[in-house]
Formats: sequence, C-alpha cells, structure tokens
Amino acid sequence: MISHAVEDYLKAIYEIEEDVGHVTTSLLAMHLAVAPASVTGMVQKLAKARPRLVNYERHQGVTLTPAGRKIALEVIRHHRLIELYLAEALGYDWDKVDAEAEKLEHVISEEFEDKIAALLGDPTVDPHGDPIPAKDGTVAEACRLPLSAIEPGCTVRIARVRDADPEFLRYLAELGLTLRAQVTVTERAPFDGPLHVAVGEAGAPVRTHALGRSVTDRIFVERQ
Amino acid sequence: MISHAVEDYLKAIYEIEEDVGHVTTSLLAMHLAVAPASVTGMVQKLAKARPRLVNYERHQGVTLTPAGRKIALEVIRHHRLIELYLAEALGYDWDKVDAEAEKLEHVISEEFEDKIAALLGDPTVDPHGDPIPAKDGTVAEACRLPLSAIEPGCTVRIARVRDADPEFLRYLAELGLTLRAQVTVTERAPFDGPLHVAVGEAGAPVRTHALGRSVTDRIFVERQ
DNA sequence: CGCCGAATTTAGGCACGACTAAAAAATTAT
DNA sequence: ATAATTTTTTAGTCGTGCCTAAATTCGGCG
Repeated sequence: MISHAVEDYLKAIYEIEEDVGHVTTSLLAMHLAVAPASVTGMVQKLAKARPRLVNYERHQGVTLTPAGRKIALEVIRHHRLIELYLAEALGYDWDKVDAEAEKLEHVISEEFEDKIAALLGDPTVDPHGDPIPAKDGTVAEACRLPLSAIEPGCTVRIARVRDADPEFLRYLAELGLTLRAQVTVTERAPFDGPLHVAVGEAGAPVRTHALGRSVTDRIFVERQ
Repeated sequence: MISHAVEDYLKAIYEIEEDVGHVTTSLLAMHLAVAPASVTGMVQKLAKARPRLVNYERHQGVTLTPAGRKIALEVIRHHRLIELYLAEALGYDWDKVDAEAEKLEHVISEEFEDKIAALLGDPTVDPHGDPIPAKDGTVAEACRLPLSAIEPGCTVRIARVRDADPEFLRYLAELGLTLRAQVTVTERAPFDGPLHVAVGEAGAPVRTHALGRSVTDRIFVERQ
C-alpha cells in the first residue's frame, strides 16, 4: 500500500522535475515543508522499495522510475480533476481549490475519479491551466511562454498560472487576470521594470495595470 | 489537532452507544477491526486528553463527554452528507457510498460540507435512512421499529436499513427493498421462521419474498 | 591544492497507532 | 465459595514519518 506521504513525495518530485529540471533534496524539502534530513530518509526508502520508485545516488539528485512516475501521474490526475470539479460543480473560487484537492487527492477511489471525469466531459486542463494527465499516463505539454517574455504591442491570452498561493491568485482575479483572459502588453519599463498591460476583450471595458517581474514570470500565455 | 484515528474511535463509540447502549472495549475492537489491547490504549488516551473526550473507568466501558460527542457528530454529519451527495450528485449505488464516505469524511473542509449541504437542500437523512446531524449538534431520532416486529396484515414503509455491508445492501436492492419502498407483511412463519412480505406500491407489480430474521431485524419501518 | 561555506547525509529520538504475549479482573459455572 | 472461563488491561515492540544535531561531501575560489 502506498502511503499519503509517499504520494506527496512522488508528486513533488514530478512537479519539480517539470519546472526546474533537476530535483535536489533541498528543493524537495522546501516544496514539502519538511526538514532536508527527512527527505534524504524518505528518498532512500523510495529507492529501496520494490518496485523501485525513484533513482537515487547520494548527492546526485532524484529521478522517478517508470513505476514512480505512474503513481505521481495518478495523484496529479486526481488533484487536477478534483480542482476542476470543485470549481465547476461546487462553485469554489480558484484560489481555494488547491488546498481542498490536496487532501482529497489521496483518498478518492477509481470510481470517484471516473465519475467526476465523465461529469466534466474528460477535461484536459485544471482551473490554473495545468494539463490533466490522461488515464493512460499521457500528459499534454504545459504552456511555457511567460508573460514576462512578451514584447510590447502583442496581444495574448492567459493559458496557465503557476502558483497555488491563494493570496496571489485572489490578487490576479481582482485585476481580471484569470484563465483565458486577453492581455495586451503596452509597454515594458527598462531595467527589468514593470510590464504595463491592458486586460479585457476587444470592446469590453479595458483595465490597465503595471505588473512586476515576479508576477509576469508566473503567468503563462498563448499567442493568438 | 484531531487525528483520523481519534475521529474513528469517537464515531464508533457514538454509533455503538446508539444501537447497543453500553460501549465495551471489545465491541469497539470488533467495530474498528483492531485488537482489544489497541482500544484500551486509545481509550485511555482519549480520557487523558484535554479537553477530555471520553469518560473511562477500567472495566466499566466508555461514554462520550460533550466535547467527544461534538466531534463524533461532526464526523457523522460529514459521513452521511457525503453518502447522500455521492448517491444524488454522482449516481453512486447505495451499497458503495459507505466505503467512499468513510475516507472522505476525515478530509473535507467546513466549506465543502456547507456547499454540498446547500446543494442537497439541507437534507435530514442519508441513503440508508440514518438521520444527518444538524450543524448545531441536534440529531433526529432514528427510526427503531424493526420489520421483524410487524404483524401480518400490516403495510409499512422502509425508513432505515442498518448495515453498511455492500453484499447485503445489493441483496436488498435486488428484492426491491430500498428506502421508502412499501412492504406488506403477509405471513409470519412460527418458531421464528421467515417473514413473508409483498413489496411494491399499490397498483405496481407486487413481488413477494420470504425473509429471515437477520434480515428483518436490520430493516426499520414506519407505519403509514 | 587546499580551504570555506553550502548542501547533504548519518545518527539518534520522538509521537502515533497498531501488534502480541502475559497478567489481572470480572463473570459464569460448579 | 471457589474454580473455570472470558474479558480487559499491562508490558513490551514495531513501522512510519517526522525532528535536531552532528558529521560528511561537494563545489568553487584564493
């Protein structure tokens, strides 16, 4: 039987691998809010497990084995399906779905997963724009073009927001920077200064904001 | 913080007190599928907790304190609301809801509870006819008239089924013995023999069955 | 090349919640 | 009333997953 802790570690390893590339014990410790020594211990256990769940050589970082990746994807599928279900079916705000899904992901049955997936029409993205892994283990590529890389004059659409911090998500929602919102970059201040953007569909009332780098780095967009 | 194990113990104590009256460690051990010695240990811990969750004197059985009862009722409210939600919103069969609710009851937030309660219209009974405790801690009296006590000639309606065993519930569903089904007792065989019943609304096709004592003891009915 | 600081691992412990085996208390039978 | 039986409790362990403190090991720099 796979414990919740193991599921959390595998999920974290997958996520860090996704957006940093190399998974160190200290990154894991930060991500999981746990002491580094605890991570070393758990990672050694995962590497000794049969079937092996991670590859691990001391001081060399961690990678998932196929068996480990399979579990990670199942947990992430649960997480993202639940997030979407909470938003769509229960009317949760997008800043609250992560915390609730974090707990539910470990306990729902296959049947529950199938029922909500069917009810949602086999969706492929969650409320933050992250792809939902399919049952067969395939995952669509996440959008990786940050708003911070867009040149003035371009109009794009928000495709993904990385970050589960409710404060941050509420802040974005207040500015109208929600999933699929249209954004035009009007100006980029020099020396890494704020990015000026106009938010809103053509014709609708357009609001403008100046956004700092740490914000625009965490918003990913699609060219139209 | 209250652990899942503690929640399970308090819930079990409440349930046993409900339908047996006196809660012994061995009954608890059976109910929780745990060794008797483990129960003694946990019960001592609950009695030492601040605030005290149970009253316990060795060899005298266990009772809930107000604080313990409050937690038990919260867990049971979660459990029964979730059961109903699974049945109503996700189309679960009534034999599957218990197992799923067993896991979900410990992890859902107050917000989740409120949202599904509102969606269901603040219901007062779960899919097995058990009353759903209100948020303020009040609980309707459960129906306690067993089908086994009904005299031939009487027509009654199924109000509650005690038992979470999926096999048993599927068996009842096959016979048409579902919640709110109308049942007429036609004959009671002597020497504690089977009870003969006709199932179905007036006008609808009526099916008859002979039911053993262990079945009719676990079905509770309302006189019309 | 060797040293410094940061990252990582080892060692030793703790809280939980389960278990088994054996002792003690309560209940039932003689 | 005492013996036999059942129930309950005590004592001692174990596995999981976390912690802190004290080594190590790595990587870069003088």
